[in-house]
Amino acid sequence: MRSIEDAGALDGMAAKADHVAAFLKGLANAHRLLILCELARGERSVSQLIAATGIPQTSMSQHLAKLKEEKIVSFRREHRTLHYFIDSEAAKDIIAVLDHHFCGKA
Amino acid sequence: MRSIEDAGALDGMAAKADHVAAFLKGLANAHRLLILCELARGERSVSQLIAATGIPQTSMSQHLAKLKEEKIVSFRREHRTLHYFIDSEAAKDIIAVLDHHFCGKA
DNA sequence: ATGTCAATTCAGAAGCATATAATATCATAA
DNA sequence: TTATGATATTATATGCTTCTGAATTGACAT
Repeated sequence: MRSIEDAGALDGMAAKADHVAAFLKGLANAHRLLILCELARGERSVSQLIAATGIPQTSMSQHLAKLKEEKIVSFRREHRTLHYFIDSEAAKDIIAVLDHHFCGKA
Repeated sequence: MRSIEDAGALDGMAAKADHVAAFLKGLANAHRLLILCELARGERSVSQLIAATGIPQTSMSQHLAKLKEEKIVSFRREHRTLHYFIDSEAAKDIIAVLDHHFCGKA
């Protein structure tokens, strides 16, 4: 696939379209939205996320890996347990917009 | 600005995760972001979009089809020419957020 | 009717994303 | 040191996305 940069002299978002698209792809999955939905309420361990969403453990790990890769979430370790949290202002803002438009909030 | 905790429980989003994910997938592509970037400045014909972005004609049609499918854009016909425009407040808001966070706009 | 312009649709190939199962790691407790 | 609990990694199969090229439609002018 040809890179977007080959398109020529485009400004602003255009020059960063690949990066922004990758970020959006991090959010564009129903399971990951559920995870972020839960994390929007506060920090959660992986086990808590599994309990809250019903997503299988292996799958959860992979989704969290993708979210980490896109710098959407981070975690801190406490003993054997990893506590994840949303670590992207952009993601928080997007979630707020989605909430507003699709979940009937004011 | 409203914090993510203030945004609420996001309970509604869980039930709509598939739909919201499909909407986000409509945006989550570098070429489609370029198209929307251009449309954010106003209505454009397909030819104008091709000229502005360098995306090949067949590919452009397919991307526009996907954006229509997700109700992100609509068009009006004028003679042989189709004029596209962004027809989703949610998409406009998302683009504004992306612009703010990734393109250094206010 | 025929040609032409503007755009879409179709069909195939290549690459990407996701789920599942099995295995591995890492920290701690016994 | 061995066992256990919490999570991550690897492998693989299946389906989805996107690109390209060829063919098609639809609107207009001649």
